[in-house]
Amino acid sequence: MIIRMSRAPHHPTRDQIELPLLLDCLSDPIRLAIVYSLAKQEQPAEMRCGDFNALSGKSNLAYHFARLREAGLIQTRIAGTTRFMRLRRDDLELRFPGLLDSIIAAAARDAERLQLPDCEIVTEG
Amino acid sequence: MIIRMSRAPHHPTRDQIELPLLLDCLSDPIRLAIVYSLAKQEQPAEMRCGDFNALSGKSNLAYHFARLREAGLIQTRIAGTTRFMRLRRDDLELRFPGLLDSIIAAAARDAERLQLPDCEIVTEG
DNA sequence: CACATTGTTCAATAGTCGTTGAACTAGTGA
DNA sequence: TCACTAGTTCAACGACTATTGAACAATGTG
Repeated sequence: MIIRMSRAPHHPTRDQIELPLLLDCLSDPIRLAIVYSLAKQEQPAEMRCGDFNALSGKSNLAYHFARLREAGLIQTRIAGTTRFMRLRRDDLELRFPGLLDSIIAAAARDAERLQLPDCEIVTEG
Repeated sequence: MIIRMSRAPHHPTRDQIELPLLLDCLSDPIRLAIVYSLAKQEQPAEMRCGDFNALSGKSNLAYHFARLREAGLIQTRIAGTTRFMRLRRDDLELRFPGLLDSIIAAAARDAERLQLPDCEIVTEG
């Protein structure tokens, strides 16, 4: 599980998404919470990094975002000084049909136990 | 993620099965291969530890079996000098409906890439 | 009994993970 | 220009992981 964090977001192509890496990514409570929040989001289903500040410190979140990107779970779009992330739903569904949905459903069942955010995230405005 | 390996198999009850622990367990290629093999097995779907000797050394397998047990994925039955393990399908299905199946399906898609055993395991007879 | 088989437990190892804080880059706006 | 904001990168740390081999227990067989 080599992680290359430096230089360029390096999103893997759909075919490069690896099952063990994906599962490992979602086995971390913070990353699961991030993915869960993105999954519950309405269209266009984009969120900023700052929306997750309640979960951990900024530098720690940057680490988790990088892992989620490397695993192919999220994609990052840079707009000015903020980055917008969205779940790669279509790619994941094509690569492993039904997998993401069943994991999200499992997480939803344990929302309290996993202390998942209620997803009514205030966009401070 | 504290692991307590010593003394007694310590299978968690169905409700004690934790999603992050389960995903972490299946994110390891060896453990995924073990679970995959058990899932593909016909009734009564039991296999011996020795059936997995091709995957790694015995002591390393014992370590992985312990993790699978602690996560609630498998159950061990001792008969004489051999141990029979089976997937806790029913418990897992009740706890997280559809989850195990979709992970197995995803693994099956990548069977070659993951170098999963062909599951026609010779029981040496 | 001696001896092989099955699998676990223990100790030690190198490598990786998640977390922290400080330093840094890059837009935004006064 | 100076300051503020958003987020990344870096270095360091303690904790955990997977792996190995040797020692151990327990069962079965001659």
